Amino acid sequence: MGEKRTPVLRAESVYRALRRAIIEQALKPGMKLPEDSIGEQLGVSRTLVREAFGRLAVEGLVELKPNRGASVAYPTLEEARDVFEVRRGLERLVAESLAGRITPAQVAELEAHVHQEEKAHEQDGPESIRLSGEFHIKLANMTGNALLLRYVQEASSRCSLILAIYGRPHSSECAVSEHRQLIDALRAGDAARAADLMDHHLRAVVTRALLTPRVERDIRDVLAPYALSEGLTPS
Amino acid sequence: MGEKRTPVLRAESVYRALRRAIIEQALKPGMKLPEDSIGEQLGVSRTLVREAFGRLAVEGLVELKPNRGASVAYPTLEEARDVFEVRRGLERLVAESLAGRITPAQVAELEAHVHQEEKAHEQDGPESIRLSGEFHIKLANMTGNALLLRYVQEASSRCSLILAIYGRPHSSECAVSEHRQLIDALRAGDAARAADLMDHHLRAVVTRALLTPRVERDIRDVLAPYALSEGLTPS
DNA sequence: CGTTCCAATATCGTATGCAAGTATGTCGAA
DNA sequence: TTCGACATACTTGCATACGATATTGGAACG
Repeated sequence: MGEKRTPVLRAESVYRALRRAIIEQALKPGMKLPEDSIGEQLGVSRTLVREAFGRLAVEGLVELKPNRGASVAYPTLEEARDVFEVRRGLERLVAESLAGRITPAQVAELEAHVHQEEKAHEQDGPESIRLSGEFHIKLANMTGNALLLRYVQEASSRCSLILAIYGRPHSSECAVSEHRQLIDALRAGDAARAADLMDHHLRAVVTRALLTPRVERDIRDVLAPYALSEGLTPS
Repeated sequence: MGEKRTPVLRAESVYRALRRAIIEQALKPGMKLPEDSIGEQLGVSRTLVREAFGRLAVEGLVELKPNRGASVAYPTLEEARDVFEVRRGLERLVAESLAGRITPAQVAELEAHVHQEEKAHEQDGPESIRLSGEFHIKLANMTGNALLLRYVQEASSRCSLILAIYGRPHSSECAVSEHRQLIDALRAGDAARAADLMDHHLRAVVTRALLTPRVERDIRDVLAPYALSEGLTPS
């Protein structure tokens, strides 16, 4: 069985694997990412793992400290707010550029999606979370603006990280009713209202989910303030 | 003179060098980027060049085709519009979050900057272009939102590429007067007006600078229409 | 008993090597 | 003369190798 190994670049596969693992929180924020063990696990050399790290670092999913290796990014609360703010700006643009220009077929697709969300919401599984996220990706995708889609995806990924750290256990983040309202505004072609709805929707997500500070991950950072308050001198 | 060899990672230096070279159009859009000649030129191995390519690809400054290497990105006209649209959304956010919260010191800095722009505008050197760009970066920086800054920088870089391809020779892209108005609105704390000014300003940049389709870079794309019109069949 | 220094170990940063894939040039057959 | 198959040179994809840097566990010393 000459299993054709990989028709396409394995570097890409590594990148995607790590990306998914981080987003799905199999790799938790702050977790150390040694090149060797990861490469071994994925069946590739450090070279490819390293390449993937570089790209993930640009996207803000991985932190890269010189000579100290990579770890899953652990955004500060401040960075978290930054991400949500940018995301709001981006998605408002999504809403505006979609309003009125959305096709009936697209509306139908969105409504089907929301319907799924409602069903998943009852059982309150992890499905609910995934679906809420996908709704926003779907919207971004419908704009036909590839860059906008990329940025929304990126922001969305980072939000996963952020919610893993600062989010309350599993309050499903998006209110389905808000999704429905948004669809209505888009179909009606009311750009201003759609943008406002999106804006409020995302603000609501922040206040609903993002309030509880959790543990810190790097011992140094945790202890630095204590050291100072005790007059100790961090080397 | 024990010249300390590498103060910081050389990979980073390679990345920055290439980035600058692309933005300053020393490396022109579409130009092929062979790993070994570039590595040789910069005094590093292909490994580092390759790593830099990966990161630049994420940022959209280089295109990476499997087994065919890297080249400086050559955005299509459609991608160009996408970039400008996203940039508008981002910078509107900049304007909004800065309005009213901007400090007198920051206003002073911006005014000094605009003054420089005016002086440079008279002599109409390449300085003029650089300064216009920096004005927007400065604004983004003042928001204190690191992610927003990163995205604006990225969008800005890509705009350089785009103007290199589709821009008219050297119409300085930004009208200085528009910058002044914007500063006024920011100081007055009129968020809506600031956002609108920014929006119009960037729309104006597009219509001023971005109209002339130029040459295509990939021979295939250039010739495809000719082939069709002659009844030839592109393999 | 606590502190300093040093070796051992685990990683990282980078260069190089080899296999595989792509482009190009040549030559023979139709 | 045109087309296509093969051969060659070049480039990329990936792994491995080796020196450099950080971290850990003592041992020596105060």
